[in-house]
Amino acid sequence: MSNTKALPLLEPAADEAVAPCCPPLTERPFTAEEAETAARMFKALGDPVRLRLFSAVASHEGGEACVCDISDVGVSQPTVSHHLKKLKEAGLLTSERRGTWVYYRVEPSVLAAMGRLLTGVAPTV
Amino acid sequence: MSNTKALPLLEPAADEAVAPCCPPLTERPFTAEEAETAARMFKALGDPVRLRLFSAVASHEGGEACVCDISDVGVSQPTVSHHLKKLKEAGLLTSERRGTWVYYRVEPSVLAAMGRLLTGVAPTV
DNA sequence: CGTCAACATAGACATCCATCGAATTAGGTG
DNA sequence: CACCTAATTCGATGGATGTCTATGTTGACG
Repeated sequence: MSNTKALPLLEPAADEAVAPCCPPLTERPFTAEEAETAARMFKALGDPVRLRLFSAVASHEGGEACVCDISDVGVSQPTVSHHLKKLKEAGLLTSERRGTWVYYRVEPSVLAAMGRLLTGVAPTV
Repeated sequence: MSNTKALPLLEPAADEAVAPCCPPLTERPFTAEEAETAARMFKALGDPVRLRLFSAVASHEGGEACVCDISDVGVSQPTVSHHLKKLKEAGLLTSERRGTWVYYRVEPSVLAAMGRLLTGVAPTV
């Protein structure tokens, strides 16, 4: 049972594998607070470069990738670093330094939580 | 005027209920074009006010709501109109005028497509 | 026709943000 | 220590964006 350690977007719930910040979009109108929280995640994925970086990490062998593995997205290297930071701040990625390289990894519960928020259905992972 | 101006983010596929723009995020790194398309949708949901409006429409009785039903989100009426236009341009909402009122409705396949993009699983609606 | 209500558009403005080059930190190696 | 590579941080900048007020449009009604 891996758990979050970045932003408290997801509260640790013992009885549920997916503990989203918010109810499904279709259940009831979001409150201002819920919208603020969820919009932060959507916003993080709302940039093409960030989406490519996120997809590159998510699809990389072993579930993680160092920056050098995914830097080929057509922008300068500082810009890549900037976007990875944003994704991390949004709680979508975690990072860990191992020697020379920094490895990024997808925060596992987030994808399921966002999926449930959109569809109202908990995906069978 | 610009009534039927929905973006062709989703191509009509006869044999599948869900016709996403892109493969699941975890399948392989997104191409620049895929990222551009998908990011447009995430970006539309990346604003708190838009997310509240979208949730209000999605959760409203009958699956649709007129602007007057959902305008209580703390911003001026023109701003609400502006955000609804953005959501429409992103292909997330459709609108129809009936008499005095304009009704907005969630484009049904979009939620499932985005959910599948995130989780890699087609939700059982 | 005149008026009101619902909604959209136009223009202005302040803030945010993606991007870059330059400088900086950190780790490895000779 | 000197040097190289990986990655982050800094400072600047041009463009995008959210918000407002004012105005326009559209339909209903007397």
